[in-house]
Amino acid sequence: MRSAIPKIQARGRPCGGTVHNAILAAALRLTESEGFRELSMNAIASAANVGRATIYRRWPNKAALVMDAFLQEVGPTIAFPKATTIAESIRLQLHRISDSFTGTHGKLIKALLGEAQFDRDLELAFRERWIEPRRKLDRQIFLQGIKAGEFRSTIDIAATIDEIYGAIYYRLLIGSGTLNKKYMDSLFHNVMKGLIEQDRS
Amino acid sequence: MRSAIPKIQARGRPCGGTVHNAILAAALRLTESEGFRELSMNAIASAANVGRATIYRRWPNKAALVMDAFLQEVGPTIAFPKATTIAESIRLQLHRISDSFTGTHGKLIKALLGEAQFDRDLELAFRERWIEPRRKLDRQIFLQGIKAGEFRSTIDIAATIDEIYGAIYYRLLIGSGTLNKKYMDSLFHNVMKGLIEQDRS
Amino acid sequence: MRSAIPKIQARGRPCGGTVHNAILAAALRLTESEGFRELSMNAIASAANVGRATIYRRWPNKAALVMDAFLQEVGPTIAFPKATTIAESIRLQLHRISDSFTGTHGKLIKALLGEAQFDRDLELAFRERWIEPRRKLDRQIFLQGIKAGEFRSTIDIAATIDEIYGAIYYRLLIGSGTLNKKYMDSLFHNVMKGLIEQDRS
Amino acid sequence: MRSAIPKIQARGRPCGGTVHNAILAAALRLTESEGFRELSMNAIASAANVGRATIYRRWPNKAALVMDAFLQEVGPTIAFPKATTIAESIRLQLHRISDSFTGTHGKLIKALLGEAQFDRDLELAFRERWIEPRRKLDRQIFLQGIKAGEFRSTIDIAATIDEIYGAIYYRLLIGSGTLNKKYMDSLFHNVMKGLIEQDRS
DNA sequence: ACCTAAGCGAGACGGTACGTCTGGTCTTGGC
DNA sequence: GCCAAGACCAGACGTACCGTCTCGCTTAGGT
Repeated sequence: MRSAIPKIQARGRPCGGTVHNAILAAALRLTESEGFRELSMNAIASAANVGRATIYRRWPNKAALVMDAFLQEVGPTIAFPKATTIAESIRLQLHRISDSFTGTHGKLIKALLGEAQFDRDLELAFRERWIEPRRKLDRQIFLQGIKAGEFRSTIDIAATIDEIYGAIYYRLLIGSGTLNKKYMDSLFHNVMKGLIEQDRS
Repeated sequence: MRSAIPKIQARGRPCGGTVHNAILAAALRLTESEGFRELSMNAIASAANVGRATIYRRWPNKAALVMDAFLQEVGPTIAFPKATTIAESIRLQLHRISDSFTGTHGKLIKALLGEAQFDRDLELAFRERWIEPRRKLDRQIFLQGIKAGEFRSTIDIAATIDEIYGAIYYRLLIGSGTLNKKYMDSLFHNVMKGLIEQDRS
Repeated sequence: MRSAIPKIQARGRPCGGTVHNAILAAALRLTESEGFRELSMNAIASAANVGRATIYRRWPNKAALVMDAFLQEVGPTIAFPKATTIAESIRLQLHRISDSFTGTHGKLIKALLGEAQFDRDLELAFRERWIEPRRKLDRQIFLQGIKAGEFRSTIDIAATIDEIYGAIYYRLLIGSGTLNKKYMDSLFHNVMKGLIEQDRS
Repeated sequence: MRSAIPKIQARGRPCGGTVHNAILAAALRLTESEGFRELSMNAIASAANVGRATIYRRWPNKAALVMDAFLQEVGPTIAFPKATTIAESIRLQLHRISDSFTGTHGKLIKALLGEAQFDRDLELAFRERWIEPRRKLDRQIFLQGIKAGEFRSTIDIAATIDEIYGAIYYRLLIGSGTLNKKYMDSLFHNVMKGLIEQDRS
């Protein structure tokens, strides 16, 4: 029975209760303040004034819980900001990501994606509930860009999105540099320009 | 004294001993077969016919040990393959990476980079001992490409490398798709072409 | 709260549970068969089908556990056997002690009193929970003997009890001789007679 | 080879060397200051500026070493003090014991006799090298007392010595009271008088 | 207004890995 | 050639946390 329940998202009846939200809130707060690893289910239960079993009744483990808490925190996917051009809209969206990843969201993503390397269910949930919805919006905006004549119709959208997000997550996870707006701009321009010497004949 | 030793790499005298190698070999083998999380220091010690304290005398924790084992396994950084053009050399190198990341190396990198999200020392070690040496070679090859006139002299090398490796690690960590040669080729071509509509004058 | 609990005796609610008794029984059995020093908490836990933490939740260390096991084994203090005279009653009680100390009880006492030399809490527990209750009965029986006119009213009861028990524990601990009924009788008679040349008037 | 060496006393060639004495001195000092249990062979070796192996070459374990250190400290058995009567000589000897057992000697005896409960070899050594030599002197003094007409010729010397030493060790080990001269006197008098009402017909 | 059943907090439980410590043996390099 | 220094294997220690479980208590909702 336990195993019949999908692992990552609580689907039982009591989904919007105050207890549920108290747990999510405690998990979020403690993950941000203490860090994912340092956090124990006991601590979450105590902070939420809840028995440990109550948590396990709703989530299979800490990662699934924090995943839910994260998704509730970031809310539904937000549309790209309006701008004069599609490219500019993309650029502004990158600025938003910069803000988001620099703060506690970045910390949460690091923890979740790090943990996902050891947890198939979490990997799946992270991809399907966090990554894919955003990529879907990205695909749409690139298609709009093509339709608007801003981009060549032959561009490999998937590979392009991989490059952009890839570079961002790479920096986030490896800690090889900041994710400020300046970097986002250079990344943006680089993707837009391409590398190869253009034949001008 | 112990605390004065850098955390990640064993630097004490007994570095090339048979015991040292036995531990590294056991760690590598067990990580590949059992997985990083499932692996206990006890199991490594047993497999290496070694006391647990002997491991702790040389590495502060499991992650540092596996990091060393991984680096010994992959050996020194390998030069880019010879090819008629720099671009082709890069493309072939991406094929190598495809092979490497698809096998046990990919598994090890997932584990190490995942763990590094929770361990500052490991993050640093991973970046400085694995990521950076390869980026250094990459920078050289791109400079050669510029000198050879294959690439515009204005390209943002760092951002380009971020894009390429970013996309690869992104796929590896998120599990959003395979890392076969076909994908590497499409990634390669996309980076080479750029997105923007070229001036057709 | 844990720290407020006296060290040697578990006083928490769960004192008569089956788990509790299983642990005590395992501790007793293993101490008798393997010996106190050779015995590990792990072995007790395994034998009792119990987690190690469960033992540490109830007793601070092996000695405290075995102390409890011993006291449960020997049960409440037993009254002196009935006899025609008080002196005879004492003699018979010494025979009982002979039986007890010669068997596994003697082994347990050796271990506990030996360990108590290095453990203040255990020393206290041993004295207050094992030694003193017996001495109390002894004092009563000597007082009865005085009242009955069997003993001089000027005898130093405490010193006398010290001599008797002292001799017994001395032999037990030093291993200088057996504690059979014959020895008990000679000890008994010696104490009864005294040494000094009697006035022969 | 190791097992062929008598366990408790070092019999190898280097018995009076400065190294030997340095180890004994360190063992004694540290046992007195830190306590037997808290003391590790490592600490002794360090304090004596000696390798650990050097200690193990001479003594099989910590207990044997401390036993030797103790015996060297207390020196050869000392004759009973001169006095006008044998009984008085015995009484004065008890006062000496009081002084000795109250100080560090008492601490050492507690440790050694405690440890001996778990170590056959130590038990034997303690009995034969510490207990018996003293009992031998005691037997002689009691025989003198008999010869001098101070004691009845029918006294059970062994049982009497058991009572006296028993009572003393009992107090020492159980911690049930002080071992001051006052107690020694009361013990002395009690043994001398006997308990039973004397028939004066 | 009751009564019954579900959800709950509290926390004990078996289990397992951790990192530390010590014992006793073996090796090495310096004096 | 001996010895300090210390690495080595082995294994117990006590702690922490996991995920399960069992208790009573509360609190609805159905009667």
